[in-house]
Amino acid sequence: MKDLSNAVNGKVILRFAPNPNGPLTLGHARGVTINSEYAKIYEGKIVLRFDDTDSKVKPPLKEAYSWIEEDYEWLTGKKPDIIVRASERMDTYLRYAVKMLDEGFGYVCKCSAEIFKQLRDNSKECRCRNKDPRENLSDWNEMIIGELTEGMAVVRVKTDMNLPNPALRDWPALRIQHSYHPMVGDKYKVWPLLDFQSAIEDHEQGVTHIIRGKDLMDSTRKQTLLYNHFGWNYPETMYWGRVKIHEFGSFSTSGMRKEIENKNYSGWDDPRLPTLRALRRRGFDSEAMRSYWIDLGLTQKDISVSLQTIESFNSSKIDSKCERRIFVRNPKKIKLDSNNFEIQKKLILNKHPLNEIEGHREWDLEDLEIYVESEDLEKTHIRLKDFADIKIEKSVGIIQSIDRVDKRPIVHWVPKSICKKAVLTIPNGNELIIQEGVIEDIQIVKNNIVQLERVGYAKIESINDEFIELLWLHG
RNA sequence: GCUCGUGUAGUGUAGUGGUCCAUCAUGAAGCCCUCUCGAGGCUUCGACCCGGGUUCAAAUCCCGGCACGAGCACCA
Repeated sequence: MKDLSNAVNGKVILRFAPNPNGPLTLGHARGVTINSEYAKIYEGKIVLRFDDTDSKVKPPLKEAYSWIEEDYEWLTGKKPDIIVRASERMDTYLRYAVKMLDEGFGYVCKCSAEIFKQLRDNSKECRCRNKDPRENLSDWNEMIIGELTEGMAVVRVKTDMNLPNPALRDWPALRIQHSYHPMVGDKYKVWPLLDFQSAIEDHEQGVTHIIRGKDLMDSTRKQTLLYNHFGWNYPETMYWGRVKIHEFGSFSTSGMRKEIENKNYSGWDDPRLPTLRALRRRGFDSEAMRSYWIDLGLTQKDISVSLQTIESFNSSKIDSKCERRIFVRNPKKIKLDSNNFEIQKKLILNKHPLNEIEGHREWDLEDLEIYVESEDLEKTHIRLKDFADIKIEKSVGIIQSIDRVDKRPIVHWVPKSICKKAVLTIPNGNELIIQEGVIEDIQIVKNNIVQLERVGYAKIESINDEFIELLWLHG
């Protein structure tokens, strides 16, 4: 990773500021990873800040606060140094708003949004701009006590109506919002907008470096203008570009929330969703995920990435910890004919091919009935992995050799006596593919991730008397 | 329309004037090994957006195009 500019070891303070309207997604993971890595490198601190100042367009979800803390901790392996909820810091924001009005670099604007936009686009000042502080404070008071209702007034930061970038001209800092807030109810009638709240809080927390999406570049510029008014120095700022993930297309937390409410998904951890809880449930390793985002780096380029890369990181991370098991899809029963070869009664197999995990699996071969994938039976001469070469004749496998003597394909198989029904669920875009089969029922432990030989990695989701449920991780 | 940003192999990324016939990862193809279509090893494929300029020398600096993206919300 690049160096942070003007960073002093031990003095760096970073922040990650999500809206608690749902749990963290794969996109958020970039912010968490990059910020926490820098905190680690510079022995600095990181603030987890909940930007929950809007209760109308993207209303906070009460449960999301703790979900996000969990997700954060899972991904970084530790708790944030400081946790701040904007809704609990309202008094501070309102105090600064008063200061701004009092010192004359802010004003209460009663123009409608449409009118103001017109004025702004033509570099014209609105009539509210030149009120004296006393009048502004009196208007402010009407906002605060709820006399003015939503849409009737807004507090603006005075910048310059001739700035080339129209977005920066007298931008709105606080607005009236009478809707119910899940954390503080209807205690406040006036709420700060992101640019104001975030600017004030960064200053209050002593944030030294801000790393955020480049869609927030104008925020930096707006906030710098505000900092100038207050006589503060703006933190060093870095940006990343927009990220698209092939497999998930474009998604939004609010969109997912709706789909979940409509029962189109089973919950925030539905395996089809790009939430961290869904990926965690499937068995993604947090370190692999971090390496992935670090590997992508911090550039302002808009990128379009594939989950394949993260899967590759994940495979190399988990492979040595995953025991092997056999899962036979679309199983077809085969009766073995020993053909006068001497067959061992038990087959001893490694839990891991390189013995990275100690221990064995014992297969009982007593009754000579086995399952093979029907697709593998398209060939008549196959080798049962770790066992014998056979020739298929009408559902009978005639053993031709115990040792491997030719290049016939090696297939996986399982004795009927040790297997159990299993169902593998594979998330595929918006669908769930269900594959039925039989699994080698030896030391199957709930929540373990196993490599199903010749199939891929899967998580043991549940075990009952009838069958075992498997959740697909990746190939 | 105004403002801002970005353009290096399929996908990411390194590279800030010569050490770059451009790094690494991922991917694809092939080979070796292996009793997994896994792991490992090897080989190959594949890129500096375009056009000018500065310079002995440009992926790197300058100008002009073009393309893509973002902001211009009383959302975050």
